[in-house]
Amino acid sequence: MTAAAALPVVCAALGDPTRWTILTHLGEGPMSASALAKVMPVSRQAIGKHLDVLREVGLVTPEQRGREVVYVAVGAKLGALARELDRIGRSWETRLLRIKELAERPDPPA
Amino acid sequence: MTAAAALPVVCAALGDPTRWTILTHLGEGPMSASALAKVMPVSRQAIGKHLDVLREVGLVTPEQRGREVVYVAVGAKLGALARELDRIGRSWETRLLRIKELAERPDPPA
DNA sequence: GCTGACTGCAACCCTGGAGTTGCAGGAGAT
DNA sequence: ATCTCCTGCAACTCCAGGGTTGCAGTCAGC
Repeated sequence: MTAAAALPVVCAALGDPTRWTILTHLGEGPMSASALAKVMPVSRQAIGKHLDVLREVGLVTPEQRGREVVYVAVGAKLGALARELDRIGRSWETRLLRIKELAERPDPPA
Repeated sequence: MTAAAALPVVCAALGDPTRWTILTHLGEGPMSASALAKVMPVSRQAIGKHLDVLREVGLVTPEQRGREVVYVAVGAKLGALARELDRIGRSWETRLLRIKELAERPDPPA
């Protein structure tokens, strides 16, 4: 799929407060699903589902560590999303400027 | 509320594909809810609700124009979000680097 | 004055997904 | 060898929210 079509999906993944809590914890360092469940008020299974979502959009990467699986937050993915959003925001602004320019020009050189 | 607490809310607003379609249209220029309903396969009321959500997080601004209300896409808001996300992504990366550094140091100077 | 079009509000359905519990399998530690 | 703990899968509940229809108000144009 195109990068544009992925935008709403990644944003949706970031839209859940529980997932943000997970990401915040992972930002401090890699953790397993069980470890996250111990410091959060939700079950391990619920956290597992959230990690699946985050993994599918590339915000998190699983890493086998002995018998447990730790998850690592992928900062690069967040950076890529940020660049995309910034690009779009700028395009809106320039488009708006052009429109206002046209509206205020009293005598178009047609 | 703090800027950090607003992040998941704004992302959730961006998480719906219908809202992205709306924003894409508004990116081309201001439009009213009715006008949007004419070029999209959903009812005006549904679009109105989405516009409410987008307005609440500041991604869109209503503007009275005669008897109708046109909505303008706010690029600055998207830019602000992008900067926030980029900042967080970078912090994850540096944190990870420090952790790996410590893990690979065979003899910590303790 | 009438008509047409746009807005705002309210009630209603229905699906998705966030969360739970329960259980079975498998790798590490003792 | 056993025990423990972490993982994966499945079924189930429950509610938020995305979408719809219907109606009432109101302002512009004829």
